[in-house]
Amino acid sequence: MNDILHRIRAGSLMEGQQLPPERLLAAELGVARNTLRRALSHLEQEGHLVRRVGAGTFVRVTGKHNGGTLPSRMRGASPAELMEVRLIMEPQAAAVAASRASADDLKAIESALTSSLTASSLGEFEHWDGQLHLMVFRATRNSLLIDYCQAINSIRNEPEWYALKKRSVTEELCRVYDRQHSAMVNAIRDRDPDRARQAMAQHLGTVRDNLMGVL
Amino acid sequence: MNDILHRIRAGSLMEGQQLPPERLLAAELGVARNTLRRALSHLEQEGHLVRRVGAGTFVRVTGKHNGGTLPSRMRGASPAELMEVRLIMEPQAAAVAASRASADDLKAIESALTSSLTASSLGEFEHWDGQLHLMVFRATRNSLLIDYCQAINSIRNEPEWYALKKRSVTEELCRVYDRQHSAMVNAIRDRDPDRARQAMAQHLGTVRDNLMGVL
DNA sequence: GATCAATGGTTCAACATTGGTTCAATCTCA
DNA sequence: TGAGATTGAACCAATGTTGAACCATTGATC
Repeated sequence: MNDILHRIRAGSLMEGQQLPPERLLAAELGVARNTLRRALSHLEQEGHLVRRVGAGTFVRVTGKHNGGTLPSRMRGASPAELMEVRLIMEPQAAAVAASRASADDLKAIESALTSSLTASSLGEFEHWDGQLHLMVFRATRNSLLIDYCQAINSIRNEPEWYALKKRSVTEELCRVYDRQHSAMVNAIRDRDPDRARQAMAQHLGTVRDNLMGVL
Repeated sequence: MNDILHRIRAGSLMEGQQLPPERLLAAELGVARNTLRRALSHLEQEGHLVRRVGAGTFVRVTGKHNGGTLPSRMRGASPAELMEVRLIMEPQAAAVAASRASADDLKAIESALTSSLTASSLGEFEHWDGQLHLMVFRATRNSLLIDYCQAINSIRNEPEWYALKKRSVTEELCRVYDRQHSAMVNAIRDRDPDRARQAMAQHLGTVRDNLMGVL
């Protein structure tokens, strides 16, 4: 019984979604329908499920994790979680961009880099930093990756993230970021995915270390 | 019902554009007009559609592209885009899981593997395949990564992805996946992030190659 | 403005699918 | 061996889907 409960929970879908029909789910789990029903009954009593005769069995909508937008999800995550995801995604995106960017993409990337190199305030630097990352993601031509980057950029402009950045950034650090950005852009221009990946990983590693240093 | 909603959304036009007449759209979707109307009514209530008697049904003009949920974003992406993102995220998640999984996490992973190894139907295999991936992501303890995997799992249960999978999968291929899964789980159990990353990358490479082979 | 075709809106009855209940047989384990 | 758990099957109640007919409104044409 505990085994069945565990396996049903493990198969939990997102809120509001429908479980397979009992007869089908029982077959999938390799148990009798009565046995499954007993376990479902427990889950219903615990409040995880809603069961409607003639309609089906659904994961209860609590409104807590209601499948919000990507930015809202990011807001609910910790800085460490977000940086971890960035470190997973952004080096790979840079590598993809190195092999996939068009001439126009390269122009957009170089233009954003130039603007960030000449930025005269943190706000301006932040803006072009964000644009540079977005242009790299645009060059991947993968809509999901672009969505991700846009979500990051929308978060970074919010007061609490901006304040966090402000506390961790120095003039010298911007110069470090500039050099890291340049290395990454050079690698993309040279169509070298490995170098692009490494350069972006190094850059984000530095960003993370500095952010974590002020938390 | 969810299936119909999904298929209507998949055929979604640009803002302001008109959907086909109900009688035609119902025939295209292979459902009764009443059933279609019920789904359209939901979409109207959600504010996505505007319906005018004698004129037709239109996509609402919102003037803004607000961010959708992660699953809805994934639905709008191509299989190639989604597989590319999976290939970026899942090997890294396996590596993180290798160093971060608790004893209970390992049990859950092993349990899902065992169930997938003994699965006697594609449906059962698919179910446990999804669970295995989710347990690995749960072991990362990163809420954004877990969100991502849940979104993938909710998409994979949808009819068109299921149909795509069904066309690409063979008994022999399930055996290949079993071996790849086992290698990945062994690496996680051995706390070897590099091996875990490689094993998951290999697995997903095989998945992608087979999916792309039927498109 | 009148007419007609096309569109969404409503209602009805029949059938299909879903969860709910009950019963008897079989299995498991102390 | 006996108690409890699990199983398979049959039947019931509730909901969803279907096909068809009819109604009200809109848009195009003359």
